Amino acid sequence: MIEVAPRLLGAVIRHGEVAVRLSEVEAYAGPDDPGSHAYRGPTPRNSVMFGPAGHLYCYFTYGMHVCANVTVGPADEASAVLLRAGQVIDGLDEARARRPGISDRDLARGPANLCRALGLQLTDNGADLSSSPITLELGAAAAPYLTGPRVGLRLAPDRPWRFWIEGDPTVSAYRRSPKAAPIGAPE
DNA sequence: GTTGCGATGCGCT
DNA sequence: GCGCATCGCAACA
Repeated sequence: MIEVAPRLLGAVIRHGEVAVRLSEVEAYAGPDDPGSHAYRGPTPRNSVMFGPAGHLYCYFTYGMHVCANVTVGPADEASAVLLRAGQVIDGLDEARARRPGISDRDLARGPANLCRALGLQLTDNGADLSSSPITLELGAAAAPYLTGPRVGLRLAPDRPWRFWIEGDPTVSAYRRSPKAAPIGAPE
C-alpha cells in the first residue's frame, strides 16, 4: 500500500465545480502503524478505513478542521492515504469564494485547507469515489517525487511515508509535531 | 524568514 | 478529561 500512495500524486480529485491536482499525500498503514487512526482497531469513526478501497475517509480534528483520506488497501488492511495538498485546476472562483483572502497557491495547501477548497465535509465520509459526486482520476504517468517524514504526528513520525511532487509550490511547509520524539529516536 | 500559541469539539481512555 | 494526521496570526530575527 505504501507503493500505491505516490500513484495518487498528479491525480485529480473533483467535487462538483472544483477540481484539485494532488501534489502531496501521506500514507497510513493500518493496525501496524502507530500513527494511523486504525492503530487501535475499528471504531465508529475509523470504520471506513476497514472497508474496501476507493472510498473517502473524512474525519474532524482540532475542533474545527476536516481532513480527507482515500482508502487504498484490501478491506482488512485498513490503510489509507491522506490528501495533504494540491493545486486547484478547475472551479477556481468557487474555491476562492470558500477561502476569502487566500492566494491561489494556498487554496488547497494543507489537508484541512484542501478539504475547504473542495467543499468536503464530515458528511462526505464513506463516499464511494466511483459513484458519488466526488471522483478521483488517476494520472497517466507518475511524476518525479520525493519522500520524507510525516507531518504533525506524535507517534512514528519518521517513517518516510509522505510523498510530494518535486518543486511544486503548492506542497505544504513541513512542520514536525512539537510533541514528536527527537529526530531518529526509536519508535 | 521562523517560532509560539490559541481556537475549538469530538472520539477515545 | 485529554489529546489531536491543523491553521493562521502575532511576535521576533
